[in-house]
Amino acid sequence: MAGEAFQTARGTRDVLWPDSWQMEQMRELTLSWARRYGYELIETPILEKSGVFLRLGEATDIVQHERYRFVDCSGDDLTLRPEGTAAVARAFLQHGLGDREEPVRLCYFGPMFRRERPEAGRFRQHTQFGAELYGSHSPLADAEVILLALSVVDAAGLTQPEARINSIGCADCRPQYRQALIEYFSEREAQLCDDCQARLHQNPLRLLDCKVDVAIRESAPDVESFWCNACRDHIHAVMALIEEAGRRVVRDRHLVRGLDYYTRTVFEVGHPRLGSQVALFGGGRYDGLTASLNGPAVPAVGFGMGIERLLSALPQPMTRPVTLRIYVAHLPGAERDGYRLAQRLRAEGLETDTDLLDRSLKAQLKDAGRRARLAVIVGGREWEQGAVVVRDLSRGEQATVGTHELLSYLRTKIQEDRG
RNA sequence: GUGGAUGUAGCUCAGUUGGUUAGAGCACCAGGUUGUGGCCCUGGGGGUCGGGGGUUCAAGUCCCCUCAUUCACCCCA
Repeated sequence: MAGEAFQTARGTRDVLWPDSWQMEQMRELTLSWARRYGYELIETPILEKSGVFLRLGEATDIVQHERYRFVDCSGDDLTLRPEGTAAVARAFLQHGLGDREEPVRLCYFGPMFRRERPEAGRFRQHTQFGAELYGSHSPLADAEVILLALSVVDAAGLTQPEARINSIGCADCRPQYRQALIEYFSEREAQLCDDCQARLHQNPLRLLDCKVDVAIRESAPDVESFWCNACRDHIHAVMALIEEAGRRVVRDRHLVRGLDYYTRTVFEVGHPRLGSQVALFGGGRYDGLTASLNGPAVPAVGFGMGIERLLSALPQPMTRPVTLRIYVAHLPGAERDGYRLAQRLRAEGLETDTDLLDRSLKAQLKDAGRRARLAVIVGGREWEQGAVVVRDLSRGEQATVGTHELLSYLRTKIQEDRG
């Protein structure tokens, strides 16, 4: 009875070496850039009470049918986080982080869960890096988070991202625009696709990014002509700041984004190599989110970035720099001596492998040739005289070195290797 | 969620109109070298042909279901 051969659940994956190394690098890269901008790392639970995410949007797939929501054995209604912003907002309120006067900058890096149909670059569990900036109404804040995200993309080695931006207005001007859209689309309701008909009164802005009714949306009213003066100044200032920083961004009047909490600025950045996975990162301003989580209204902007997508968009995979590894090989009878020596080298901070199978010297060196740059051979005549053989595997040269000077010899070799 | 494609060894793939014990390259292991890797030679291990059911004397090959991956939608990171 063999039984079921278990596999990872659909849309999830094991991250094996060296992919795991790449993830590690991306975590370091993204968080170190966030630190440069003054963002503090926050880690929130993967599980939240479902209410945290329920206000994200009545008409969004992420909330409607892509969530992993369940009731646990004690009756708690829980959800695996589908995105970071709402969870960070909850933490912001819970810990009274807004009690300070100055802006609060927070960043995160971790797994998100959405029950989508998997594809290349779309997973049910994926990793997001994100940053959230609380406490500033200024366009300087919007530009800062976008510039941070673009810096990260740049630092990862991805050139020419395609950045699109829009403003969907504020509480003063959005209602009029919304009304105008409802009127416009209602007149053409019969021609709309099923999804759009359903969304027409719930969230008419979403009809703008429908790809089915392209002709209809093209002549739909542009939000630009409804912006109040403050909104107009805001988006212009944000775009100017980004361009002054030497980054390219274009306004896309159809960009609205799925989550309902956005106000004014929304942005999305893609890359041609991503194909149908539109977004590398996306975000916007969400001045109303804290209030919808029953807290005080605090202005905020932020973004989420898909790490797997960023990695897949890179022109070449990141390669691990070769470090000088040492392989301790042993001659017959010196197995324990080699084992002890390896321990000592590790304690001195050297990356060291050694044989665990009591193999022939030939087999050990073959293994060493694959994984290490230097082989230290323990045993035999030299060992009896208090010395070992150090073989440089890339050059094919070797020397006999006394055990008491082995460490300094190896360190010298490492220096040469770096120079 | 909708429609299409694919699924043979660790990896990349062959496998002819259904027909004996399912192959190659790379990788892995051993020997050729009593204490020395990378090249070469010889040999070796490894596959329920994604899984289940059906048609047939006979199925990797045909049919159905299922799982997984993937492409286009949908949507997003």
